[in-house]
Amino acid sequence: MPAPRHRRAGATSRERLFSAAAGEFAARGFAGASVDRIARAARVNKAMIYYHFASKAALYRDILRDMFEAVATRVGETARSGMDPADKIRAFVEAIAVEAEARPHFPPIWFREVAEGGRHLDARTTGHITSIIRALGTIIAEGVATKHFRPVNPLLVHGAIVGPLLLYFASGGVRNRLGHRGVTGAVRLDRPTVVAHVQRVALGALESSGHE
Amino acid sequence: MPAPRHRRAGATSRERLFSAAAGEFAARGFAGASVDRIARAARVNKAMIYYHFASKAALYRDILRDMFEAVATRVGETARSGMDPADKIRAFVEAIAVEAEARPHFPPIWFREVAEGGRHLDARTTGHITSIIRALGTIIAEGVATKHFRPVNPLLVHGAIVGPLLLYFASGGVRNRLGHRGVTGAVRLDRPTVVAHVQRVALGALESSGHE
DNA sequence: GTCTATAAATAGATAGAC
DNA sequence: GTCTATCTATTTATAGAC
Repeated sequence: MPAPRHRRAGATSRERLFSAAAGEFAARGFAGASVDRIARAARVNKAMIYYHFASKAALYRDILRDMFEAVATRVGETARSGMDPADKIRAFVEAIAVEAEARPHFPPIWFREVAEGGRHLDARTTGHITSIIRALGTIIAEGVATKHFRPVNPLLVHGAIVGPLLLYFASGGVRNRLGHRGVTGAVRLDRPTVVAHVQRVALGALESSGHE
Repeated sequence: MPAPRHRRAGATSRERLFSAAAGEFAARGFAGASVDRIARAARVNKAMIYYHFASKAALYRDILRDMFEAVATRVGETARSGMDPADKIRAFVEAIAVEAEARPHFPPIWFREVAEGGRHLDARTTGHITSIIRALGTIIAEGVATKHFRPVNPLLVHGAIVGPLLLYFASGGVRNRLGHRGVTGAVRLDRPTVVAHVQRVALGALESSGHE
C-alpha cells in the first residue's frame, strides 16, 4: 500500500484514483464524496474503482491507513533518534507539520473521521495511531528520567500538539472567510510561527519547573 | 433563534427538528445527513422541515449560528467581567468546555465545518466567531498592559485552547476504539484534567517570564 | 484493465388536501 | 401546522462485452 505519487500523467490508474479520492474525501467527507466525481477527477472510468477497491468504504479506509502509517513511521524515527528529549518534542511537532503539509487532505480527513467516531478505522490503522501516542509517551518518559520533564499523560500532550496543528492546517478556508470581512486584524498566521508556538506550548506543559 | 430545549415531549416541532438535525449533522456531516432521518428522529413529518426551514442547508446554517452565538455571548461576558487577566483566560477555557458539553453536537460539527472550509458560515455566524477571537484579544491586551502577559497573536492562543478542547470532546469515539484494543495504557482522560491542562498551557504561552 | 449500460436504492424538495 | 404522494436527480454497485 504505497503512498500515491503525485498526479503525474504516468501514474497508474490506482494511484490516480487514490489521490483523487483523498481530495474528494477531504473536501466533502465520506458520505459527501461521490465515486462518480472521484473517477472523473482521476480521469478514470468509474468501474475501475471497483476493480481496484472493494467499495467506497474500502478505498476510504486505505487512505486513512496510508496517512497514519506515514506519520507513525516518521514519528517512530524521531523517538529512536539521538536527540535530547526537548529536541525530540520539537521534532515530533515538526513531524506532524511536515506530514500535514505533504498531504493537505490529512488534516480535514482526520477532523472528519474524529467527528465520525473513528467508524472507518481498521485494526492496522488504530495500531498506527497507538504507536504514534506510544512514541510520544516514550519521549516524555525519557525526559522525566533525566529530570527535564514532569510526568504528564501523553494523551494530554498529544492533544496540545495535534489539536492546534490540525486546526491551523485545516482552517485556511475558515480563516479566509473571517479575513474577507476585514474584522479580525491579524488573521495572518504562517507555518513557522504556528509550529514554533506549538513547540513552545508543548515544552511549557512538560517543564518540571512548572508553576501551579 | 433560541437554543432548542432538550427533546421534551412538549417541545415544538421546530425545536424537535432543530435538535434532531444537530445530532444528525454531528454524526454524519452535512452531506451525509438525510432529511428523512432527521424527520424520523424528531418524530415529525418530513414536509415540516420545509415548512420551518427553507432547505437542508438553511437548517444547517441555523444550527451553526446558534452554536457560535451561544459561545460568543458567554465569552463576551467573561471578557467584560472584573476578573484579572489570568482568571479571564481560565474562564475563557472553561466557557468553551461548558458550551461543548451543553451541546455535544458542537465539537463534531465545528470540526466538520472547518474541514468544509467554512462554506456554510453566513455573515452573522462569522461575526460571532470574530467576536469570540476579539474577546480573547481584549483579555490578552489587558494582561499585556498590566505586564502579566507577553504579546501573542490571539489566533495562536485561540488555537492552543480550542484545538485541544474540541479534540477531546469530539474524540470519545476514537479513544474508545483505541482503548478497546488495550494498546494504550492511559486512554482515560477526564474533563477536569483536560480543562486544567489547557488552562495551564494557555497561561504558559502567555507568561511574560517566558523562556526562549 | 477498461469500457457501457443499467439495476436498485435513496436523495432533496414540492404540490396540494385537510 | 400537518399530512400523503410524488417528481426528479443522484447514489453505490454490478453484469458483461471487449
